[in-house]
Amino acid sequence: MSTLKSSKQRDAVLANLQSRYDHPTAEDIFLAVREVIPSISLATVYRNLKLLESEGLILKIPTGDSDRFDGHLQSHYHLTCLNCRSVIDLEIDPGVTLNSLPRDFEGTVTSHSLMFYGICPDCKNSN
Amino acid sequence: MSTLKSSKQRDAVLANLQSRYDHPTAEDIFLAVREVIPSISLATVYRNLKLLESEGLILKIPTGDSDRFDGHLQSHYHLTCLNCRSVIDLEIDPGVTLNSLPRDFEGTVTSHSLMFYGICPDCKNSN
DNA sequence: ACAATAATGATAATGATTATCATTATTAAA
DNA sequence: TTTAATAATGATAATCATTATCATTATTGT
Repeated sequence: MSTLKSSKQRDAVLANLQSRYDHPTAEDIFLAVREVIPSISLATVYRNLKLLESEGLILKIPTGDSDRFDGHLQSHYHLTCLNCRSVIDLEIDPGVTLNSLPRDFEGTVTSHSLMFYGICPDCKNSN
Repeated sequence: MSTLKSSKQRDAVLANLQSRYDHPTAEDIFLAVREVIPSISLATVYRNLKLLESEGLILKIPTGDSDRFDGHLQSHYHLTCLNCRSVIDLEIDPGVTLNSLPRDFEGTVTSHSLMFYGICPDCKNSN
């Protein structure tokens, strides 16, 4: 198995992601990091985002169009604005129930989707 | 604006989606409907899935890879199996709280993601 | 310094989805 | 029931996000 080697490109991608609170696409990050490392390639950004995600250092947010990324592991809940397509953080009391999920905050919530990740019964039994 | 016209292809796509409880991709649906309408095109399946979703008759589930579709509007919660990549329904008591979300059922739940859809404060205020 | 190899930049390839366009099917009205 | 208008289709090209390839460069432990 391969051992990680450090690189300033990877560090810069992670630092950028941890410095911002929007939820940028790979392209967004590429444009931002290029200000610091003009030679960086888009492929390198994608590569490192994948790596950082598998290391558990960042979060990938699938959205139907381009994936978004989040450098902050604590706040798990997001709102996708159906108007401007931005993704923002949503602070929620973890004691809230599914049938009382936020309908009203500074904006408006019209729906939500909840996805669980794990092992399905079939896979669990065939081991 | 255009008025909807009926088509047997669209009916067949919807019927197929409502008859099954897995969460097929557009390709899966194409293969199934082709058994009934051999001449149907993959583009027609995509077209009608998009149309049916915008009509609110079906649900699109973004997953990071190919989108999945759901013909059943009631059951909102899903589990993505990290092993076989299948998406299955998960029945959850709506009175359950976020910090007591299912960790154990017939399978295993390791994490979850909750996405809200609506209008962000910025867009709401600029109207 | 050196050897081993991970990371890079450039770019080609892939895979999913959407757009185009000539043809066909559906609809409402004459 | 023809007809005119136009939505839907099938075939396929185009697009867009992401991944793979590959020759070169950078990092690491010795």
